[in-house]
Amino acid sequence: MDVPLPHLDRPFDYLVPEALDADARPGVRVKVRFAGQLVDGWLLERAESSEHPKLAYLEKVVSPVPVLSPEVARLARAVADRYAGSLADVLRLAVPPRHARAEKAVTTDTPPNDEPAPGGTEPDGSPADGTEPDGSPADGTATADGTAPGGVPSEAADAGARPGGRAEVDPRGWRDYPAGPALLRALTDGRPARAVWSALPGEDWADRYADAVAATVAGGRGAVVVVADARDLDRLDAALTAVLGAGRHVRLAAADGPARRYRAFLTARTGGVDVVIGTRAAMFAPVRRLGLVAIWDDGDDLHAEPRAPYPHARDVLLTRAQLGDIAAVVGGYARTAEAQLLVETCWAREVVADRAVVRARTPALAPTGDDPQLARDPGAASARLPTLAWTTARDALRADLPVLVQVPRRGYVPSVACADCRAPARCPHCAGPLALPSAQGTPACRWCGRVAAAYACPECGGRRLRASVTGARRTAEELGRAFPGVPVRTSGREEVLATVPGGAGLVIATPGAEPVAEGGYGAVLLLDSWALLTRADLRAGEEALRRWMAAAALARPGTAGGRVVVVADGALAPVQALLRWDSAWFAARELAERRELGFPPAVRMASVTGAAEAVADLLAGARLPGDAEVLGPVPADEGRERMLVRVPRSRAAAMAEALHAAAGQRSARKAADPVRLQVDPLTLF
DNA sequence: ATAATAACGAGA
DNA sequence: CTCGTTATTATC
Repeated sequence: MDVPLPHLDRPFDYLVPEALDADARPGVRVKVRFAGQLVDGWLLERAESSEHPKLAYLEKVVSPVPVLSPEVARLARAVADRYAGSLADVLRLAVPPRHARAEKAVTTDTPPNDEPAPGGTEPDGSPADGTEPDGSPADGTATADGTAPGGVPSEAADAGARPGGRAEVDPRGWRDYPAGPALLRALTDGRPARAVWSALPGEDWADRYADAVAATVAGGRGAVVVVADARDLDRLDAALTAVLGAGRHVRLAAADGPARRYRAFLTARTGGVDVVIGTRAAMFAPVRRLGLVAIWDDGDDLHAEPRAPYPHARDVLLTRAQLGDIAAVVGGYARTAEAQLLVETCWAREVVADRAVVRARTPALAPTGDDPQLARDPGAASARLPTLAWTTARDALRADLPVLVQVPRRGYVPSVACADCRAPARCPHCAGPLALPSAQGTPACRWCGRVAAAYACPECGGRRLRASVTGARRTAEELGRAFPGVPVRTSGREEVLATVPGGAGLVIATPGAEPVAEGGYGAVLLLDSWALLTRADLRAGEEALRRWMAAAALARPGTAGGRVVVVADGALAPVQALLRWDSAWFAARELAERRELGFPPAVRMASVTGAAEAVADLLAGARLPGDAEVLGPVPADEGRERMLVRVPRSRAAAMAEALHAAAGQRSARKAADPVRLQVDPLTLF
């Protein structure tokens, strides 16, 4: 039933009139009379009989196309359960709005194929093994042996065990990773390998994903690959076309418009293609004989769906892999704490290059203090660049190589300057940049956190401060002056460049908008890093590292003259991780810290947001597991407040069920003020 | 939303 | 004890 009320989150039985018998197949959209009015609904299954005494008739079959595949229906239910949400909410995300003209164009021949993926679930619908996709044992039962359930098989175990007759796919670039070729063989053989992939700097990730998809297709299975934004999608699209040829895949993205989106959806649903790539809208894409789900850059917050029940693409795909014995690849230059958990629980096997290969591919990385005043060179001083950053850029330009400068997004975080002489306000203790927590607040250091209550400008003695933001445009102008005659391009929010040519040139980009340079950048400068590092956010360090690595990965290897300068304290852990190109180390450290502090993904959390009474009411009615902790309240925006519920991972399902049931009780008695339930919210504070 | 149903209370 | 009214709850 397409009603969002949590207490109606269950199937209802209807009689099928003779006239609709042929069209009324599982998966079609229907209209039924419910509580007096016509509502939309989904036909989930046909049955001979019903427990219910008096049934109404199905009013109408909206379209005979069974857009909801059995696999996606089961997935949607699992996702709703995981996120304490309703099936109807998830189905709204999973099946795009119907577009009649697109439907007419696509549904000429091929009937949908409901053949389940080989080796699917047990008859009772429970996963074949007892673990959650994120690696925690389901409700306390531990997996006894130490072998990875479905992890990438080792070379030795794999040799000779392959069924004959299958096309062998050239592992190409995957040979750089010891477990890579075995991963591709597993995909071709249809085994549910699960991999956490740390891409080498300079890696063409889109080509590697195209290889993985090709290997899956060679084995007769389909694939779903999710990326964060349109630019990544274009890149993957091109790589897949090159490897598979045109017409073997479709792209599914909300940004492509309703008609194209629905058309792509139907093409996949009717078996016209076996490969779907897209942004997070594609995570529920129906694919025949699905054999591989993959996500690139799972740390990007665009992967978190902003509509209820707020599922994350990584978790949806992993749930999907879990339910259907489907292979999964979680890849990125940087590793998230969530991916690290998959590795540590042996749910997935890591696919990483040997240190020697990493060293050979990594650009020369160096930190530098934020020391514009110390720059002797007049060019450096005018660009407000630390000396090392300036000389590095200059050398690359002299060698006729492009230079990438990563700056924080405009207005991302305001720094503070002296209101009289405009000198940047710096911490008297560590020389870190000061920031104002609010308009009237006391300035505090973004590096060491010390409060600078009695700040006086060392230049002019002024005591007043003003916020100052250096955006990409201003930085571009200043750098242009510092390097006269060099072409300057900007790539940011308004205009995102996909690629830039290989010759000398400056590219100023905000995080996530860095163009790929032909042949790689000669130098990459990571400026204003404190803005990334000092966000009051659990993931600040992880996010900074992710963004730095994404930019640094575009540099040439050190052996080919590629250099990266990060303007940050080299002792900080994320900076260390960048310098050593070791995000696995950082992710392990991060996960250990979150275990210590009791933060996700080491535990499962849910946030309950709404008017104070409503939140209290919901929690009072929730039969939470005994070991649940309730934290808060903390004030949220618009006078509402927020409470957090924390449980061990083994109690995650129980917590979600309790919260969903409590929300059901409230909606049943028509409690007016809404409460927002969010499991694993992206931000905690 | 709306209809069925349980709960309640006043008057016979 | 019954009728009429009002809260409650289920909605095929």
